[in-house]
Amino acid sequence: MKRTKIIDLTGEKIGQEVVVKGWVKQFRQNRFLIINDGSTINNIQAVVDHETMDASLLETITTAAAVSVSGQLVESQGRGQSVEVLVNSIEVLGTADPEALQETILQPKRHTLERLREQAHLRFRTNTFGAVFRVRHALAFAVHKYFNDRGYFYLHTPIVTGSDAEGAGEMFRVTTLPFNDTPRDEDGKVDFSEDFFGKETNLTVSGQLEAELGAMALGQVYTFGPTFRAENSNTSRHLAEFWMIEPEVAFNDLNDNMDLGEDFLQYCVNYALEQCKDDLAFLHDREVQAEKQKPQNERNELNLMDRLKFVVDNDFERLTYTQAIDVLLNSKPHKKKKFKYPIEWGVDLQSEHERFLVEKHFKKPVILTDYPAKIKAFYMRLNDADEQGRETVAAMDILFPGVGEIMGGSQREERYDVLKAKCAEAGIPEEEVWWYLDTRKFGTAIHAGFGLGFERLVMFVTGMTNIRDVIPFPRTPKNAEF
RNA sequence: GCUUCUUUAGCUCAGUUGGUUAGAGCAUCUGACUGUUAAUCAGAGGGUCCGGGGUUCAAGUCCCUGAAGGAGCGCCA
Repeated sequence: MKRTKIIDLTGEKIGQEVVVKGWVKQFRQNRFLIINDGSTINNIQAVVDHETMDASLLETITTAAAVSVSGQLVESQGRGQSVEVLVNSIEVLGTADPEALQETILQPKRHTLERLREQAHLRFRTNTFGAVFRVRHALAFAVHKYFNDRGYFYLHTPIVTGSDAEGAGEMFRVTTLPFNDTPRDEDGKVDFSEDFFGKETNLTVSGQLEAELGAMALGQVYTFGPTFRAENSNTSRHLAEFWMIEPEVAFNDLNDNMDLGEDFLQYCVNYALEQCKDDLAFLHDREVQAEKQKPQNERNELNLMDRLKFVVDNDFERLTYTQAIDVLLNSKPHKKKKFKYPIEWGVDLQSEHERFLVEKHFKKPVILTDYPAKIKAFYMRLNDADEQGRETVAAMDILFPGVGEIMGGSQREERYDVLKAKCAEAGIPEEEVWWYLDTRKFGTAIHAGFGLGFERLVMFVTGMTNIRDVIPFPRTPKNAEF
């Protein structure tokens, strides 16, 4: 008989014989067998009549064992669940020695997230990580569905790149050269002509430049792939290997780009709200419980569901960087000297400033545009200087409650001469980016796009506060376990 | 990379001005109970106090040093 997934054991199936396979969460009183199969956060209770069951079989049913039970699905006599399985027969597919289990996070106890992280290979079995990774899947699917439904083409940009012009951070070198007796030229420098690709290569830090090439032919494209940064970043928001989403659209200006970013984020959050109700309810409760343990001043003002609705129900407030600086300069916390970092035109905003704008001042998600050219990347389109002669670029950052910046994008510099000059200014040799400059020579057109770290989105939607807990196997400085 | 905190039983932690045999809850095991759902009750086992060095009659406790982890900052997505 084919197994039925727990998610499909609904009231309509009452009276039917079913086979359920999964892992034992708990076995109480030799009678109540709680099973989860990963299809949902919800468990099924299988009721065993221990008087008619083989006692030696029952002894092998321990926490974390894999079992197959068959029996009739009935309305539950107890209160905690609507249906349960009256067991006819049980097969233990894989045992789990309780003494050995003590060494693992599968022992039926609360564990800290740090402990769970050390056993990332087993943490999928926990309620929290089951929920997180089901939500992660739903969001990944929503990304593809959103773009596909709107006629975007999924472009696979290279993972090994021969260009180090993205300037987005330190890169991981890809090489087959030996560590000893590395071939060197007359000046003693490594001779990469002997390397596998015949040149210096690295893991990609961004697919954006390549995505622009695609957009300048296919019209609208997006990338969604792994990205690597060799930065020694020790924070709860950075990974050495993460997944990035980068749409790029020909003929879009900054306003179109903002429309796209806002619509996309609302779509993804909505999709999770609709598709992951049980998981999000669990994560919500989990966060509420955790918040209770914190002192008042460290608590989140908005709980998880509030924050998700905050994004879905509000139009995003749009203003320029210059306007934002004015708002901040006139704000109460600034006048009362509550901000830790100074506010001044030309410096990047700190997360305390971003959070003030979103959570206190506008009380809605915020899109900041037109940042000072000096603090943004070379490929962003240069605006006309303002009356004070200050140079800005057509950039946009979307700010969310709790997390601050969730997305960054811009209209790209489409003018060949301006782009060439900005490359020179940024110290990028022309021979490195000749292919990128070519699109500005042959039928250039305005275009725009953005980038968003997928894990940041998963963090926002699940409420997890450490990025290592929203990717199955995190890669961080000094850690590549599993 | 910087600042700061943490490291004691399988897990989460307590451990007083340095002083006899290092404790609790949960988990595990044994038994009782058997419509429970954080089950309950009784009992048992379980320790290289993160590693190294030092001070002292005496160190889980004080000092130095190393490692791992957390939080914050920088960099950024």
